[in-house]
Amino acid sequence: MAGLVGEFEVKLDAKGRFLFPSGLRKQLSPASQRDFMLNKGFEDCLTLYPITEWEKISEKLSKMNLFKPKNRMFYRLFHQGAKLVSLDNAGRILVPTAHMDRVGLEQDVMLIAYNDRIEIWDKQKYFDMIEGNMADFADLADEVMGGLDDGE
Amino acid sequence: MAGLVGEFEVKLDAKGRFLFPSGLRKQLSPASQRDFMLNKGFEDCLTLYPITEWEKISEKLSKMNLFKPKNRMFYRLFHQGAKLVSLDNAGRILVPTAHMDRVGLEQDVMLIAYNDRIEIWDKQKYFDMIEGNMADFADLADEVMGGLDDGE
DNA sequence: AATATATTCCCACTTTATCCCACTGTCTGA
DNA sequence: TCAGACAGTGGGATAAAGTGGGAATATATT
Repeated sequence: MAGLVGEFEVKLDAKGRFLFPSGLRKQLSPASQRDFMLNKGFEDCLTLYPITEWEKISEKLSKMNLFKPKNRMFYRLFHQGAKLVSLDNAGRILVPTAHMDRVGLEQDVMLIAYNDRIEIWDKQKYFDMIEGNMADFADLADEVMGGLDDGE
Repeated sequence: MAGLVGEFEVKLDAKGRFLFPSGLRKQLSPASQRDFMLNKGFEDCLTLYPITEWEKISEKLSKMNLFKPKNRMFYRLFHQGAKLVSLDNAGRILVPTAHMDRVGLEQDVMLIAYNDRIEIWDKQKYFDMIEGNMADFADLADEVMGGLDDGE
C-alpha cells in the first residue's frame, strides 16, 4: 500500500505545527493515519514515513550485521533526526524546533508526497532547488531514463 | 523487544549527568527502564545497552571459543570499560568522568538510538561525523541496501 | 592520615510541550 | 439563505520534563 502523490502547501503556526492536508490523509491506510516517523532526508529536507511504511524499512534494517563498520555508519546516517510524531486531535503535526532549524523551515512549507514517503521542504528552498535543476532536466532524463530504451 | 529509534539532544550538568529522555524511556520494556550497561562504542562514542539487551549479547559472547587467542582478545576489548549505570530518582544517568574523557564529551551531547543500543556522542563530534560521511551516504545506501531492493 | 576528587542520594524549583477546548471560515445541500 | 459539516487556526492550563545544587558517602592521591 503506497503510491502517495501530490504537492501540498501548508503553513507552520507559531508553535511549529502544520495541518496534515486532508487530501493526503485520504491516501493513507487507516492504520497509518495517525503516526509517522520523521527524519532528515537526503537533501535539505525532512522526510515523513507513514508508520507502516517505516516498519517495513525497519524490518529490513534490523537484519543487518552491526559489527560491520559500514553498516553502523549507514544506520546512523539513515536514522538522522529520527523521531516519532503523531497527529493531534485537530489533525496537525508538530515539527520539533531542532528539525526546523536543521533544514531551514520558515512559515511556508511544501509537502511533496511520492511513493512511500512525504518530503517536507521550506517553500523557498524547494522552488530554488527545482529552478536550479530545471535546466538539467533534459540531460537528467536522458541519463536516468535513457538506458530503458528497447530500441536504438 | 528492541527496535529503539530516535535522536535526542541532552545536556550534561556540572556533575556530568544527563536526563534520560522520556521519549526513549517509553520505548524500553519496564524491566530495562532503570539499569544499563555503559560501554566504549566502536567509533568515537559510548554505547548504552538496556540491561536486558546486554544480557543477550553477553550470552552470545560467552559461547565463543575462548581457547582461541583472537577470541580472548576480542572478549577483553569488548568488555573493557563496561560499567553498570542506573537512573537516579530524577531519571538521570551519571557518566563517569573517565568515560567522558575517553570520547571527549562536552556539555552538549547527542543520544542516538538504533536497534538494541543507544550511542552517546559529543554533539559537535556527532555532526562532524555526519557531515564527513554524508557524501558517501548514497553509495553506502546502495551498497548496504542494494541487495535488499524489491526492485523498482 | 589527610586532602581532594568523584559518586550517590535527596529535595526543591523552573520550564516546556502536550493535550484539550474554543473559535473562524468555507463549502455543500436543502 | 440558512444549517450543518468539516477544514483550518489559535491559544491556555497543567502534568510532565528538565534543571540545579546541598550534603553525605565513597574512592583515589599525596
